[in-house]
Amino acid sequence: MPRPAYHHGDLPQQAQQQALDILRTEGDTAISLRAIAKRIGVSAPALYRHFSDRESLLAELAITGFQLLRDRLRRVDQTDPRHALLHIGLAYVAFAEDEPNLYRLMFGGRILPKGAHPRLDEAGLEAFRVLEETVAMGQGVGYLKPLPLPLMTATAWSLVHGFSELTIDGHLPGADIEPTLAEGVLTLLLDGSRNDQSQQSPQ
Amino acid sequence: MPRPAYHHGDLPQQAQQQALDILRTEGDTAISLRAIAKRIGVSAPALYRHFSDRESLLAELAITGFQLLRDRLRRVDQTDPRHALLHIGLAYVAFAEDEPNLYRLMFGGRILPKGAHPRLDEAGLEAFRVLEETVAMGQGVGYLKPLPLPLMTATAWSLVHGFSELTIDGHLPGADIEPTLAEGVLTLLLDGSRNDQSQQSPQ
DNA sequence: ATTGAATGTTAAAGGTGTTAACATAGTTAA
DNA sequence: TTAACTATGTTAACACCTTTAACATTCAAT
Repeated sequence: MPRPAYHHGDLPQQAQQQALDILRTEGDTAISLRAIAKRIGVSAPALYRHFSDRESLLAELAITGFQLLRDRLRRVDQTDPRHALLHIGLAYVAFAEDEPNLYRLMFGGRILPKGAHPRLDEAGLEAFRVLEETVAMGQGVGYLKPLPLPLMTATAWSLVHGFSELTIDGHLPGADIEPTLAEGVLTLLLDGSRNDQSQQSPQ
Repeated sequence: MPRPAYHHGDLPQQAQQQALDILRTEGDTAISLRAIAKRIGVSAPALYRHFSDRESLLAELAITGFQLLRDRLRRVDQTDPRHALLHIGLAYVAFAEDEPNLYRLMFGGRILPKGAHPRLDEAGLEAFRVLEETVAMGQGVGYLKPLPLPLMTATAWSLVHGFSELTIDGHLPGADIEPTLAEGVLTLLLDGSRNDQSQQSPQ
């Protein structure tokens, strides 16, 4: 079976890979169907056999991004609630810092509007659930205040998402100077969200 | 002085106004120099006499956005620290909800990279300072924990920014159902950040 | 009044997503 | 085996975009 000249094999996956590569190195605005096609050695309209349009291709990219994020959050050790909550936050921020362009694509909003790509929304939910379950666990063992779960998850998610975005966009100058800013921010919320015992920040 | 036919008067301001109008109604991707020029009744290259390129025009838009945000935050009553902190957060979120497309442009990151437009960075800083001063005031009167100011402001800003983005992008479904979610999220952080007295959320 | 700077104009280059029409490779069925 | 069908590639073309170049008009100042 010599190399097929006309039919290509797995153009969809190659296209995604090249798009991800462009995204990482040059940002999402540099992702053009022509550029992807040229890298693969194929004509641009060929991509339309596998993606209905450019936005759908970006949506696939964002989906794999959410899967990467979800896997990363799942790897956090869940034995101790405090450790789990802190490190799931740190893992979240670390992902955004490692993949800033991908993170922006996932949460950009303007490019991939919520509701337009059901599988993307589902992938986002799956990542969110890891965070939600960890918060629920923290409440279940009595470590966190017994406030409504949606309220606590919204707060936690807002904090890590906001910190991630502000950091990768360079709005928090302390992020470079002080490598523990993320930990400090997370600890501040965490200590304030504890049940029973009077507030205390260890150390 | 009858209406000048060739020279236009104040093309820069009209261009900004039309761009803002397009941004609000159709999103930033719909902002094209051609569309702006057509609305005004002028040729597209004419805009290059007043803006070095498309990105600079968007930067001007973002600058006025930061001024609007700053003014809104300044209007918050600063007599009581708790009231001030809560309502500056609510005002921040309300701005993002009222101007989602403008807010995304201001904080998009991908379109207007930090450092490329000094006046834009300065405008952003001015808005941030209002938040920072309020937090400092809260610490000054002993209402908030005496943690480092950069840490507390980073936390507060992360929370309001994250909540705003997640809300306007539709990731927090409770935002519609429960109009007090913003207040709950802010109160959770606020109560956890209080000094001395044991945590309590006032009914 | 003439010169020069501002501010408009049209023409054109080069990039983009996307569709249409056509060509070829692989698969299934007569 | 050959015919038909489907999948997947091709080139050509359209409409739109930003941006530059070359030219025209208006205004301000010597």
